[in-house]
Amino acid sequence: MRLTTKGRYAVTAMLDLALHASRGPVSLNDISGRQGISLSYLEQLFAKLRRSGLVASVRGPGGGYRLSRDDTSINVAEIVDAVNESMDATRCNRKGDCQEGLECLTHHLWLDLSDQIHNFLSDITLNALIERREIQATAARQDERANSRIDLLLSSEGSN
Amino acid sequence: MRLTTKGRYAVTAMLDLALHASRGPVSLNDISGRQGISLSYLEQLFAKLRRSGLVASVRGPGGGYRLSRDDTSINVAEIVDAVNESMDATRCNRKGDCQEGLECLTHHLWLDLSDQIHNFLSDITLNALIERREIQATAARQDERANSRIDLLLSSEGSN
DNA sequence: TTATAGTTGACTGAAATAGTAGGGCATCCG
DNA sequence: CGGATGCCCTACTATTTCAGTCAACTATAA
Repeated sequence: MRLTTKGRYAVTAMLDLALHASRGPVSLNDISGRQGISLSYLEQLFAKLRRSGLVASVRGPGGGYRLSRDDTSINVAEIVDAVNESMDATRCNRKGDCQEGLECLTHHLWLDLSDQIHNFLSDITLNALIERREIQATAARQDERANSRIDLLLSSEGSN
Repeated sequence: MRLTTKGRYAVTAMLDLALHASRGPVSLNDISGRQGISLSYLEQLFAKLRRSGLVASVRGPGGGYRLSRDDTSINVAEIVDAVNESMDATRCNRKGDCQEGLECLTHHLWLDLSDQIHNFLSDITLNALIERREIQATAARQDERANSRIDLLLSSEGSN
C-alpha cells in the first residue's frame, strides 16, 4: 500500500479542476501555477486520468481539461486508483497466496484495513470536498496569489 | 504514507511471538521458519521493536524475544510505527506547511484519512488477533509444517 | 569451551518515485 | 497562412527506499 505525492497531486489537481470548472476548460499551466506542481509531471498524471475516463481534454488555445462526469459522481478512491497507487494493504492483492501459496498470518488484518480505507475514500466526492469551508478558503487564497502574479507580470511588461 | 513488507512483517512476527509466548522466549530462527521471513531481516526489525520497548531479549541458548507488555496492551498501530512506517497520509507530517509554508488544497482530506487509519489500527490488540479463528487456524497449520520439517531433519540425520 | 542466540553496521540489487527534456500534434486567432 | 497555445507521448535520470545479505561481535547456558 502506498500513498505518495503522485496520488496526492492527482487528487489536488482534480479538485482544482472541479473548483474552476465554471469558466470552461482548465489548462495544466494554470493548475501548475496554483498548486505548485511541475507541468511535465501534471501531464503524466493527466494522461492516466484521461485513460481512466475521469477527464476529457480540449486542444488548442483556450483549451485544457474538464471533468468527464459530474463532480458529485467522482470520488477520491477512483482518482488515486487511476494513477496506479493501489490502496490495497495486503501483500498478495487480496488473493490470499501471501505465504507459499497460502494465507499469511496477518492476511485478514490487511484485508480489513484495505476495506476500511477504500470505504472511506470512495465515500468522498469532489463535490463534497468543494463544499468544505477550509478548502474554499485555501482555493480563494490560491486564486488571489495567482492573480497578483499576473498583475506583476503585466506591469513589468509595461515598463519594458 | 506507506505500508510495505517491513510493517507487515513486523506485525506478523509480533503476532507469532504472542502466539508462542507460553513456552518461554521465542527465537528469531523459529519465527523465520514459521513465517518465511529471512533471519537477517528479522534481526533488523527486532532491533527497532526493542528500541521502541515493545519486546525484550534473552541471550544465549534457549533465549529469544518476549513481549515487554501484555498482549492486550500492544496494538497494531504502535508496531507499525516502531519500524518507521509512518501511516501518516499527509505530505507535511500534519504540520500544514505542504505548499510554500501554507496548507495545500487537500491537507484536511489526508489528515482525516490518517486519523481514520490510525484509529482503526490502534483499536486492534495482539490479543484480539489471537482470538480470531482464521488466525488460530493459520497458526496451527504453520506449527504443524514446522514440526514436520523438524521430523524430516531428524530422520535424515539418523540415516547418516 | 563450544554452540546458541542476540547485536550491530556496512553493503547491495532492484524497484519506485519524482521529476526533466524534447520532441510531436491539434486548433484557434490575427 | 503561421505562430502561439496547449495537449500528447516517449525517453531519460537522480534519488530514495525496500528487502535482503554478510560479517564480525558479545552474552550466556550446558
